[in-house]
Amino acid sequence: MNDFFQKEFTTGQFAALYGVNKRTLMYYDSIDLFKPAIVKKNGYRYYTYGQSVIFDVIQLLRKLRLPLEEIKKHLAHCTPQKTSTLLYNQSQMLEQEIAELMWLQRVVQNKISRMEAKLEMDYSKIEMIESKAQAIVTSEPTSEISMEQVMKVTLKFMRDCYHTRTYNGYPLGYMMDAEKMQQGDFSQLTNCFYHIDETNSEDVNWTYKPAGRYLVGYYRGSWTDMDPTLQQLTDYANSHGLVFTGSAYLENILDDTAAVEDSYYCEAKISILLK
Amino acid sequence: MNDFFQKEFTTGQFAALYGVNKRTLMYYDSIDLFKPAIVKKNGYRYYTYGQSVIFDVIQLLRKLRLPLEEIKKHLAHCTPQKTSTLLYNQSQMLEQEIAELMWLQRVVQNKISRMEAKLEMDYSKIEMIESKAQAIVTSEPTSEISMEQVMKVTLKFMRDCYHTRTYNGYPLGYMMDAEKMQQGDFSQLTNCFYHIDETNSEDVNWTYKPAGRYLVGYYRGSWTDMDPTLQQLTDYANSHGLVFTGSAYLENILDDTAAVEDSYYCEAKISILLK
DNA sequence: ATAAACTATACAGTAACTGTATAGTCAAGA
DNA sequence: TCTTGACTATACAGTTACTGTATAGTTTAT
Repeated sequence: MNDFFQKEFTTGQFAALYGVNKRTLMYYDSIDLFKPAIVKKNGYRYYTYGQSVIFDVIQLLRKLRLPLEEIKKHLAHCTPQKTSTLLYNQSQMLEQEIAELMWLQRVVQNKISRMEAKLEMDYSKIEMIESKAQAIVTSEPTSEISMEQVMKVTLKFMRDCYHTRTYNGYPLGYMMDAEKMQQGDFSQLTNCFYHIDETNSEDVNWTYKPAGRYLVGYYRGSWTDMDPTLQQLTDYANSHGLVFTGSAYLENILDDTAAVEDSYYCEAKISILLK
Repeated sequence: MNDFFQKEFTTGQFAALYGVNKRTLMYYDSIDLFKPAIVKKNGYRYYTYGQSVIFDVIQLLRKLRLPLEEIKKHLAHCTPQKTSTLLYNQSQMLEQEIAELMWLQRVVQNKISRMEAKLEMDYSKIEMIESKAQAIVTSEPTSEISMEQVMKVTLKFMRDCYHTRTYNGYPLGYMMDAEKMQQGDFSQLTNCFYHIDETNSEDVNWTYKPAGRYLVGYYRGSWTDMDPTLQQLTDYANSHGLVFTGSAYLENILDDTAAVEDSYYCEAKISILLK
């Protein structure tokens, strides 16, 4: 009457039924996770329909990233209570993983769109742009002269933004005291910053790069050699009667993922808030 | 001037800076993925700040599930164009994975809530319930007598629902011709079905278990031995002048994940639509 | 000078398979 | 009955991306 339930499948047949490799079935047999219903005297393994439920469970728990060893334990003595706890834990884990992947997705998407935007840029001209406020996060102040200190703050900031998922794929920038800059002092980096997406950063302390008129110029070359360009911008401002205020924003345009050959080379956009 | 950029870190220090195992750095060195800036004559490796950009890129691509071998190739000759393509591909992959994990999350959540609901059930009584319409997907018809055929259709249906992610974590059920049932013929399984969440199944051909009055009973025991219970329900109906119509729904209550010991044991809810 | 704390290398082990070589088995057709 | 092709089993090795460990050498602090 229930012969169909006991109908025998060879390893290859059962594997095909589930779209898995038959070596996997043999492996599961060898680690005592899932054994054939019968092994005949010629050594051939035979599986039955009746075992498909268990195999389904194994497949599901596997997808839930539960190690085979844990699955084995679970199958050995599973109560509804234990199952419930197990599922709950795995579901918590899933949530974490989904959150991380969605963040990664944001990061990648932003990198891609920035790389596309970069194609239509004119590096040579100095221009004046009316800009809307843009959301940014800023680091703690980079204390004065020591470049070592700047580097430390930078790394810490990057690590923090990475871990809190504040980082959204936009390149790093530095802020500079704009008034000092206009006096020819290009050493006053006040802090670093990242652009962020306002929408995905509720739980972070972010601020705005203020709306207003900006003097904007571009630079490419070794980032140790940017001063002449900053001088040009200052000269331009002085000869046109423009007054700097607040901060200058030096932001990388090149994405790190794309430009690794020479770690000194950079392409930067420099925007200085005007009074 | 840029000495800070060349500041040397030992393996341990650099590893600590990034929160990775220092053996990992050695491993990356050994496979020529990421080598120290200098190796001194005592064999000690030294890394610098200048290398951190590359290391960041490696970490990111790693998170994007890119194999180390691919990362190596990418670093060796990366152009903005190639990077763009690479990121695009990985982002496609991410999307797939996110979709899968979110589906899994739904499945698990539904399993959990069903298991909780199950705790408050009374198995002994036969009752009449006014039920709202419920979304279900149905299999192709299970052709007549052959149980083998039923099993085949069932497995195919389950696999399909799994692959199309129509499966939402609810247990499998079978539908039976209710009029035949009232005549004492319990062999007419017409097809199998799954409950589904209406909200997540736009692209699937689903129908409704119709709204209406249902006669509801429960069963527990070997699922090969359900006929007496079906008979009881029929008797109850006949003695109360109730008329079956449409389909009877035999649905598993036990979640497979929780009950694996005996693949014959089942707990089922039987609901039959009344005229 | 010595001990603690580091460094390097070589070797082995992990998880969850997957591939391959070899040998045995089975079902169908000539 | 023989043979052929398609299967099966086992043993062994290989995969990826590390990680652990034993041993030996080096640096740093006291």
